[in-house]
Amino acid sequence: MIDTPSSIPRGHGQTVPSGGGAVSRDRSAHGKPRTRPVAKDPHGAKSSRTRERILDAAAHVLSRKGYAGTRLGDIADQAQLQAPAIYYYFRSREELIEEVMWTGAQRVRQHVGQALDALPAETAPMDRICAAVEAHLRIELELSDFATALIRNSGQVPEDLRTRQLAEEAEYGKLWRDLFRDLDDAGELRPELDLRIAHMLVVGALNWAAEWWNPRRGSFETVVRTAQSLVRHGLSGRSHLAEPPRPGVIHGQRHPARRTP
Amino acid sequence: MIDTPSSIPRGHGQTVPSGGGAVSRDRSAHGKPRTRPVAKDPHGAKSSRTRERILDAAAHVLSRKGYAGTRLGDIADQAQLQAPAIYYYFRSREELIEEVMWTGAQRVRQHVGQALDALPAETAPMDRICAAVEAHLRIELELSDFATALIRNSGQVPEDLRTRQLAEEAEYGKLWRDLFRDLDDAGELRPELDLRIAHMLVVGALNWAAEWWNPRRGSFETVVRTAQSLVRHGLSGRSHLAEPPRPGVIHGQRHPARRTP
DNA sequence: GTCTATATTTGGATAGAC
DNA sequence: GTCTATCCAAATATAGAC
Repeated sequence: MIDTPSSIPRGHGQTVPSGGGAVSRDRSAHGKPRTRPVAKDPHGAKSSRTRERILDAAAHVLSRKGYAGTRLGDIADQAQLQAPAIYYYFRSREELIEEVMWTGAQRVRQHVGQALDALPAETAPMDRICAAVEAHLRIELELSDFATALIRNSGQVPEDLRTRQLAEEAEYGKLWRDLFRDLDDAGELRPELDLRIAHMLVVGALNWAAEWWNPRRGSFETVVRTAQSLVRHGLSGRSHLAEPPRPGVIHGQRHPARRTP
Repeated sequence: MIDTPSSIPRGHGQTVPSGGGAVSRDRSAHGKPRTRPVAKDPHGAKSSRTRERILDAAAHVLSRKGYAGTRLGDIADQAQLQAPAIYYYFRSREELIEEVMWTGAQRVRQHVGQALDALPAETAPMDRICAAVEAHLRIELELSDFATALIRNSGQVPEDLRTRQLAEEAEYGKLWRDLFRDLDDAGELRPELDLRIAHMLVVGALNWAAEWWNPRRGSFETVVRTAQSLVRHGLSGRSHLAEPPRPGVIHGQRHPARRTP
């Protein structure tokens, strides 16, 4: 995992759009007004890599111990400092964890989004889905503790944090929803499948991989290949032989095909 | 969920093989020798439904809050008693939680196992898999908080509890492994699929359903139908048209077909 | 059997030295 | 910026009354 700390902070690959590293999106309602600076990378750029170290450490612990099991002490150990130092950068445990989750959501969405944008415009809907499958697996299994922290904890986080998180995750949900809709619009989705449920089952299979996969279970490439094949043949109404488009759909196009908006 | 307490304890349907209700399998190494009786249903049969209430409550809380987030106070609330009363039936929080997880593993395995045993002996491998898909989804989504408690927490439980759990879960893994092997032996698994990875992806899609499904997402029957279709077409090398068995396999049978052992 | 104290431990958070 | 010392609020677990 490139963003796994293990002592060497390496100015992690995919950065959050909001730039810098001191994210702390100014959400209006967030407890009391901040009394302390919450050091947003005080001296322009390089100064405090510590904040990143703490975030990396928190992602690491969170993805393994779960929300309630994540202790500031464990994070501090992992980041090689004492627990109170965390409070120089974050106002509370909640705020730190929330930023980890938010970063996870950003990275997943950005990684998969970029993979899709890199495809030629004429790429078939099913091929786009396969590209998304690979990108999702890669950010989840190879690249980011933030991604696994998000995936494994979005169901266990307390109510308020959860609702704030929903907007961000909805964006990613929409990305997949569009992929599935395009497939359906092209008449390539087997008719007995429920669009939204198939969507959730597919993404679920990918998400669950975080629970079991490690390199000893088979190479990452094998996982990708198997997942793609499973999804492709599982969804396709064409049964990967030339079959006539399914009846009732005129030329497989119910809405105008919408590429990247 | 039939075993969801919600005040009315109703002598839940699927009971654990070990019978009774006071399970407490006498594992040799389990901390100190018990100093207190740990009331194994003191008066033969009916006496203490309380123990069941506590277990149901614990399953409920555990499946929602996660291992570290499960408080004895919450369990007590749910079971309609005070927290210290729990210690009359269980020696510690950890022992209670472990019994919940163990019960979950038992019920899932038993439920799916029985569904398979009920099939005619000549049932095709793919049809057996589809039956297992339905049974797994049903115990997970409709029947048991114990099942979801197990599914959502087996990755977050502390080391020692986890290792003790593994034996039980391995049994269930074997059940699925056999299903997939039979399919492969019959030459019906598409050759580009990795057997074990496909297995994990399929079960993962089902497990993850606990994270998102509720009746508003579509009827349970729709979930089952979609999952079965996805799995059937995702795995099948026959592409659900009559296709010759894949090359290199003599009549689709590498090992003797083994039904229920 | 179940309750009301209460002892004990843990972990989040603050104060203030350096 | 980061530490040590400390406060405080839970939460597990026990004692002992009823």
